[in-house]
Formats: sequence, C-alpha cells, structure tokens
Amino acid sequence: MPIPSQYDANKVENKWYDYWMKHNYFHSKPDEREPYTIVIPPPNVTGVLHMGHMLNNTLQDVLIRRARLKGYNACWVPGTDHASIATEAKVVEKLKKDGINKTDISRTEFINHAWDWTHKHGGIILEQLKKLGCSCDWERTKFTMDEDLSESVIDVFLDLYEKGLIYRGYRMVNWDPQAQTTLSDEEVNHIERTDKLYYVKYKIEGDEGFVTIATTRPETILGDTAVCVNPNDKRFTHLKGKNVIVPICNRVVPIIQDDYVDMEFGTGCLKITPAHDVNDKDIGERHNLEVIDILNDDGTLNHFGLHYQGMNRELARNEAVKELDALGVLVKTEDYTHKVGTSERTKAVIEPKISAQWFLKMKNLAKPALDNVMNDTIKFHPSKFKNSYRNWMENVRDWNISRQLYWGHQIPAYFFGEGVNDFVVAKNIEEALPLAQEKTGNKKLKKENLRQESDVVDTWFSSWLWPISVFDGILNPDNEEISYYYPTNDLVTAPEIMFFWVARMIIAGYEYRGELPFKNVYYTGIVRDKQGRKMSKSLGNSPDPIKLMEQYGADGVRVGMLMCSPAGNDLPFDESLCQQGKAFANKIWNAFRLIDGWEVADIEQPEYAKIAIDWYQNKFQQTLAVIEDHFEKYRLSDALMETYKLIWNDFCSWLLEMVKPAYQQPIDKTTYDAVITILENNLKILHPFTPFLSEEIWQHIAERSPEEALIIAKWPESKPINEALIKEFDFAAEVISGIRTIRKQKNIAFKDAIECFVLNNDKASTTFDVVISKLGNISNLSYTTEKVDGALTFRVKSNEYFVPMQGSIDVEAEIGKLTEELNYTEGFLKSVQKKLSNERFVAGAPEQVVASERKKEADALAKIETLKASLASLN
RNA sequence: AGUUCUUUAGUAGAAUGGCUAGAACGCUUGGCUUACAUCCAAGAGAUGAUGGUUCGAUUCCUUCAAGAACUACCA
Repeated sequence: MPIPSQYDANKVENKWYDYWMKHNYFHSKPDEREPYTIVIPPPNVTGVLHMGHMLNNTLQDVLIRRARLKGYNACWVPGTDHASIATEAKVVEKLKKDGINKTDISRTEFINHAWDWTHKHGGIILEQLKKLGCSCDWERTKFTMDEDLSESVIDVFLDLYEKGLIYRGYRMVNWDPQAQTTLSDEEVNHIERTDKLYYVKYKIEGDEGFVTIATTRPETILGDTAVCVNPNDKRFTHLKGKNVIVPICNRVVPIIQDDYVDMEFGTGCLKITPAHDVNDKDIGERHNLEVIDILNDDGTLNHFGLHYQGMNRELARNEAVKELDALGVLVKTEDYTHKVGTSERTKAVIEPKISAQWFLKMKNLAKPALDNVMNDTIKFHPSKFKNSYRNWMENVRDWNISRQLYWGHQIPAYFFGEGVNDFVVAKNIEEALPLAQEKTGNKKLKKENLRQESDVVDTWFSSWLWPISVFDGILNPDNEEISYYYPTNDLVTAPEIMFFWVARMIIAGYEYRGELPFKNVYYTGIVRDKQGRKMSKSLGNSPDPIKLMEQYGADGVRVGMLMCSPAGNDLPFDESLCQQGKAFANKIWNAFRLIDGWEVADIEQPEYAKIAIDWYQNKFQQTLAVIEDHFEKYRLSDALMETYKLIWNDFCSWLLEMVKPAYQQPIDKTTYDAVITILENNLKILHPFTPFLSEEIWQHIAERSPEEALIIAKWPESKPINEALIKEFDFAAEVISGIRTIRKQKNIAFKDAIECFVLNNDKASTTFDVVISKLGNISNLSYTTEKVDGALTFRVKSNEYFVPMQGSIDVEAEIGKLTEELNYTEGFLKSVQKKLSNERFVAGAPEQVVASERKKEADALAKIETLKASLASLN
C-alpha cells in the first residue's frame, strides 16, 4: 500500500493519544524506580486554552516524556484552580443574564451556581491539553476545591493562626459604593480626568496665621486628623508642635512632619485624612493619628458629615466648596488633571475604605525560601530572576489573605460579638463553640450566636500548597505518595507569578515539609502578538490553539512554539513558526518513506555506505552529548534546534544521500539494518518534541507490542565519539560544496559526471573520497602533483581541486577569484601576525591560544603559497 | 515613581575574555537531482551609543539611550 507523500497529522494524532491512554502509559504509581515529578500550574476553571498554556504545557510534556524515556517513574499531575475572583465574576455575570442579582440569593445558592458553572466549564481546558499530546496522569486530576484540598487549606489556616502568624489588621480596600462591594486591584481602572484643586486656609491655633493646603476632595476635610509638612521644609519649621483648626468642623488637629510630603507640589502642606486615602492612612499609622470615617457604604456622608449627613459625596463636595468660600478660607481653585480609580464594571469612582482583613506574617516564613533560592538549592532558569526574587523576598510585606467573595475557602473564624477580636478560629462551628464559650466566659453561648467570617481566603492561599496537597501531604504527611513524589523535580511557569505563586509554594514547602517543593523552576517567556502585546483573553488577540493544531498538527505547533522560546524570553508568536514545525514533520515523514520504499537485497555493502554509517553514528553521539547538555541547562529550544539540524541536515541531507542506492537499485541488508537502527534512535530523541509523528513512524517500522511502544522506549545510550572521523567528513563536505559551486557557476547538470584532480598539499585523508565521488558525481577523482591547465579550481584549506573544462576557461574570472581569496587571506594573516608580534600577547595569553594563533599563521601561509602559485601559472 | 532585567543580521535567538561572531526562519539567485517544491544548492546580511579595564571585549566596569516585567501611584 503506498504511503502518502504528505504527512497528515489529523489522521494520526487522535489514534496514538487513544492508544497511549488505553495502555495507561501516563499513569504512575510509586515503585522502585527513581521518580520524576511535575505538578501542573493549575489553569483557571474558567479558562480556555490560550497560547501561554500551549507553550507552558508543551515544555512540561517535553520534560516528562524525556524523563519517561530515560527510565524514570514519570508523574505529571494535572488539575485546575478555582480562581475566586475570575470565577465569581463569571458566575455573577451569568446570573445577571438570567435576571438574578448576587445580592438577592443566599451564599449557599450562589455557591451552588458556581459549582454548576465549574462542572460545566472546568474540564474544557484539560480536554484541550490532550489534543496537544500532554501525557498527564489523568487519574490524578485535582481541583483546588476538592474536599481533601479544601481541608488542607483550612488545616493550614488553623495551624498558622495557632502559631500566631495570622492576625486581623486594617487595610485600605477598593470600595465600589454603587455595587457595594470590594474590588481587587485588577478590577480598578485608573482613568485620567480633570478635576479642581482647591486651596484652603486652616487657621493656626493660638496664632493669627494660617496654613494653606491643596486638595481635590474638600468634603473629606470633615475627616481630617492632621496637617502634614516635610521636615526639611524651612517655610514651616516655625509651625512644629502647633495645631491647626479644621474649617467647617472646627476640629483641632496637629501639624505633623513626614518625608512623604513633596515640597514642590501644591503648597507643600498636606491635609491628612487617614480614613479616605491610602497614603494618608500610612502616615496616620506612623504618627498615631485618629481615623475618622465620614462615609456610609453607599457613598453618602455619615454623622461625621455634620450638616451634610445623608448627602452623596459629589454633592457634598460642591456644598463644602460653597461653605468654605463663604467662610473666606477658599484661597483659589485651579484645574487639575489626575488619575482616578474607577470600577471596571460599574464605572463608579472607587472609594478607598478601611476594612478589617486577615494577614499572614511573612518575614520569618520567607527566610528559608529566600536562602534556598539564593544558594541554588532551588535553581531558577534563567537565573537572572533570582535578583527580583531576592528584592521581593527581602522586602516582603505581610500577605493579605482575605477576599470579600463567596467562591473559595471560607475563613474558619467564628464571631461572637462586634469587636475586632470577638472571634475564635476553629475547623468548624462545633469545635468553635466551646472555644467561644471559654473566651467569653459565657457557657450559655449557642451555635446560633456564632457567625462565620464571610470572607474567603485568597486563591493563592490554596495553590501555594499545590505540590504538597495533590499528594495529600498536609492531611497525611507520612503517606507513601508524598514520601515518594515530593519534592517534585521541575516547575514550569511564568515569571509574572513568581511572587504570587512560586515564592509562596517555596515558603509552604519549607514550612510544611521542611524542604523544597521542586528542584528547578523554568520560567517561560510571555507569548506576544506581532504588535508586541501580551496575548490575553481580555484583548482577544490570541489565535485559537485548537484551530492551529488542526492546521499544523499538534507536533507542528509544539515544534513551532519551542523553536524560538528559550527560558525567560518573550515569544512574539508568528504562525510561520508552526508552518516550520509542520514542514519538519513532513520532512521526517518523507525520510521514512524513502527508507520504507527501498528494496533490500543480499548484496555486498558498498564502501561509501559503510563510511557514511560510521560517520553518522559518531555524529549522532556528538549531537546527543550536546542535546543532553542543553537539557541539563534547561535550554529546551536549543535542544530542539540541535535535534532539528541533526535530523534535517545530517540525517536527511547527508546520510540518506550518501547511502541511497542508485535509481531502482536495491540496497544491501547491512546498510538497511543500520539505517533502520539509526532511524529508531532518531525517533527516540524526537519523541519529546513530536510525540505523535515519532510514534506513528515507530509503529510503521515494525509490528510492536504495547511493551515496545516508543513512548516507553529506552533513550539512546552515550558512546565514545571518533572526533577525527567527524573532522574528516567536514573537510569532505567542503570539497563537495566546492564542486557544487562549480557546477552551479558553469550550469553543469548533476547528471553529467565530471572529473576532478586533487593537489593534496594538506595531506588530507582519503577516507571520504568514495563519498565525494558519489555526491559530486565525479567519474574520476584522481590525485596529481602538478597543477592542471584548462580547469576550474577551488581550494579547501591549502588543498587545491581542479575540474577540467571543455572549451575555454575565463582566465580573467579565475584570476579575479584567486586575487580575492589572496587578499582576504593576506589580511587575515596580517591580523594574526600582529597579535603574534605583540610580546605582551605571547607572554600573557595562555599557551593554547598562542599555539592556535601559530597554527592559523601556518595555515594562512600555506594557503597564500598555493594561491600565489596558481596566479603565477595563469599569468 | 521605585525595583529588576534586556539590547547581536529583516525577525527571533547562540557564543561568560582568545578558533575568520555559529545555527534557524525570512531574503536574493539558480535548480522538478528517481523521499519530500512543506524540497535541493549557492549567496548577501549583525554585536544600541559613549568612555574605560585588558596583549585581546559580544562577554567585565562608567555614563547615556531605547525597551520590558513587577510593585506603587501622588495631595
């Protein structure tokens, strides 16, 4: 049956994925082999596959497949992340379409809707990964809100609380007064707009003088608790220790000094409203200022607003301005352009609002995580990311772990009163009750009197446990699986979540296992579009990966993505890369077709074939060593490129051309068997990159039992390399290239045989002469001691080659060519001699460098002699 | 604004002080050579700028410029 000349990935890929699944090759369980483990960075349940996932998961699959071939017990754990914010937003949006408001339904009802959503969409992305060929152990698929993972999160919360590392504190949140909800920083858009900057005089207490402040929010004057100046500002030194009287409310507040104040801006004098500005809050904390919140949750003023109580903030601003003017303290008003935070969804102006949040103390936890990255116990690839990691870890701030959402792990704290500390922390309400009774001293306290904290923990507070919790290492710290698979080997992720996720996993690893969670972190680049923008869901500038795979094949897309994406560097995505990947697959396919089409006969092995195979086997070993080195250094795109060149250039363009029998002639069995073995070894090193194609060809070569499938084959062994033979081939390849150039210049068709004479000045080996004759279609390759007249010439090193020509030779052109070569070589010689004549170079440079310069000098001199002699004979 | 990183052919990317800066795609030219025109062959093309260290700098140091990532956003 004829094999099609074009490789059809679509027909092949599903077949082999099903085959691999059927025979359970992806599944791992602990055994006596050494484990090799990767946990997937869990994609969002709301997510669909985008190019970032494609790159990231291709890399992981390459690593895991190679580990499998190298005989490790390879385990790649897949799963998804519940992504509180993103998922909750999606569910809210969906409910809204159905006419349901989140505020109209109970928490339980909302969470049921969220689970419905998760069950419907959560598996999509994992199914898409199968198309890419990902060899995950699907039996181990985990979700961050699975029962055991959730329980792990709660346990860890309790543990950290008991260790005194979790506390409640106050923090500014982004409050949307319209939606009456807290927003994450990601949901706030800073929009530029023009407002007024009001200059207002505050009277100095017990003095006739005034200070003038500038503000965009005069209504918040009612919440002022200080006026601040820069301690270096000479204009205000006399005010140190004095108080001012806040207009309208006539509150007496201190004048304080803080470096934060910019002397150049406004009046150099800043009013401090800790309840309504993030920076003011920080200053307020430094100076122990009172916090006066003048707003209700809906954005209207409360009783601190005095006669403006009940008025919304915009209206109150206008009214306050009028009153200040009437009081004669409004100095001036000017236009002012600044950025104002607004809600992404409701467009309302965000109100910074102080609210009680849960925090985790980071400083001590971060210590081992910092040290073990800096000392390379955990290696970052590329290592340049260590710098920003250190910077962040050394200045780590306490982690705000609470989120004002429903979807997620609800914080296990139970309140019995309205006070900040009127709570207990326990696994559930049953365990909370006795604790609360004890804390209050009220034995009559009932479950109904307890109210669980409504906030959930930050999603990262569950995913930081991921490498441990997927093996149940929190709840059952000594179980067989965690002991076997942990620490995992490699983590492949994006640098933008180095702090959110990677750093925290390392922290959790040391805190809960006493050791690292993974040995290597491979940071991928960011996939960008042609305009250099990050490919993202929100921009919609990502190509559909499924369509790409249909068009170019999963193997083609894998190769395309990997080809130009070294660790940590951005990948400007271009579909032509996939095209290149597809072409590569087709090339390999056709190499197989060629071999498969040969008729094998019991004839003697030609000399050229024997040499060719000997050469390739050494070349393969040499390249294999380079590939191993690249893999060791996590330079996967280099490993692929090396493989690509080996297959395309050395195997297809050289080896197959060398051993190829004449037209319609059979091939000898010795050569054929050797070529098949070579092909099989090629397929093994190709398999991590192009799993489908390699398995397809592997199974075409011979009938294979399930135990003989390529996916579980044995990686080629390293053997000693005959470097001299490879050098001899390189020399021969240059000779062949010279012959091709002459053929091209003179339009001599390949089928017309030519003669060639060699003046072997260089005493080059003759081993590859049969190959030169074959690939150059030389009827007679003979050695001479004299120059040949009436021939075109070329040189390799100081060897000279003559191709006799019918008719006249263009002597001028030959002279021109020789002169050009002579000029170049003389220039080169000069630069070498300049170095050698420098005493300090000869004295200072290492011996081998000097020796190599001397060798260059000798070679150049020999070549110059050859060129001069040739020129002389032409003149 | 702060911290960090980057800068090599048209593009994307190797070379950690010493082979004539090495490959890939693209480009130019020429080829249907009996596996592949998704092919074959040949060719052109590069170290951001400045100053320094050194016998020698793509590599180390200064300054500048451009770009990127993260964090914070100003009364």
